[in-house]
Amino acid sequence: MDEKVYEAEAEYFKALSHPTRIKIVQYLKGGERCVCEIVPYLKEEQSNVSRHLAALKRVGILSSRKEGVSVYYKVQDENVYKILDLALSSVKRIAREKAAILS
Amino acid sequence: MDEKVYEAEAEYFKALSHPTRIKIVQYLKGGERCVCEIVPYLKEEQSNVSRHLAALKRVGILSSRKEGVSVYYKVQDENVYKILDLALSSVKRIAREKAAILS
DNA sequence: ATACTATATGAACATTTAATCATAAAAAGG
DNA sequence: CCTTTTTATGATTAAATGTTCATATAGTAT
Repeated sequence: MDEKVYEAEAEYFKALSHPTRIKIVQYLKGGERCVCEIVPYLKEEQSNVSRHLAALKRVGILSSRKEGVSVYYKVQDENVYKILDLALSSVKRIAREKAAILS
Repeated sequence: MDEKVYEAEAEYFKALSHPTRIKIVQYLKGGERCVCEIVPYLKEEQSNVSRHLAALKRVGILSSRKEGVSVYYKVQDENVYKILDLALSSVKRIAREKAAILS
């Protein structure tokens, strides 16, 4: 496979490699949300949330639209939920096995 | 969901967020491999490859066993291939859509 | 014991990422 | 026009990451 493809795939995973960004994607499972709803939900700095949203949008996981002064974000890549689910099951299984070894 | 779980999931994605590490996982699709095979395959510094392998092992994606002076790595989390495949299809679709918009 | 091979790790450095504060830009309301 | 609200962005700083070189460690062979 092409080096460029590996790089793009790595960028995609990098966008998901922060707990706040995973939380954002999960929150948007409920559908499109205004930044003015996302910020209070996360209880983090507005500027920080704005940058996390930009990171997810940059790789195409999210998209946004402006309505007046508000900006609405939604999941553009529905595939991401399958990926999050699989990663979660991996993480849980790995943790379970690690616990089993220590017992 | 628990904050700890989001953090563990983020760590998992972080392990996949480097082209060399993705290449390693794909290479190990062929089964267990000695570091002495992985390094020449990647054509990167031995010490660097060693650190990438350690990063993948740390989160449980790979495991290793020692045989004499050699160390063999293999994929411990077979789930990772489903995740890589899904991410690849997302990345391709996103690229296709981006190209379509520009045309 | 010495020398050689395979792998991991410490130290150093450059780059990237995350967080915060302050401010800019755009829209809306008075 | 001035003010307020919402979101994005520049600047700064701290921390994490990736790379390289040199070296340590462990196993094997002579």
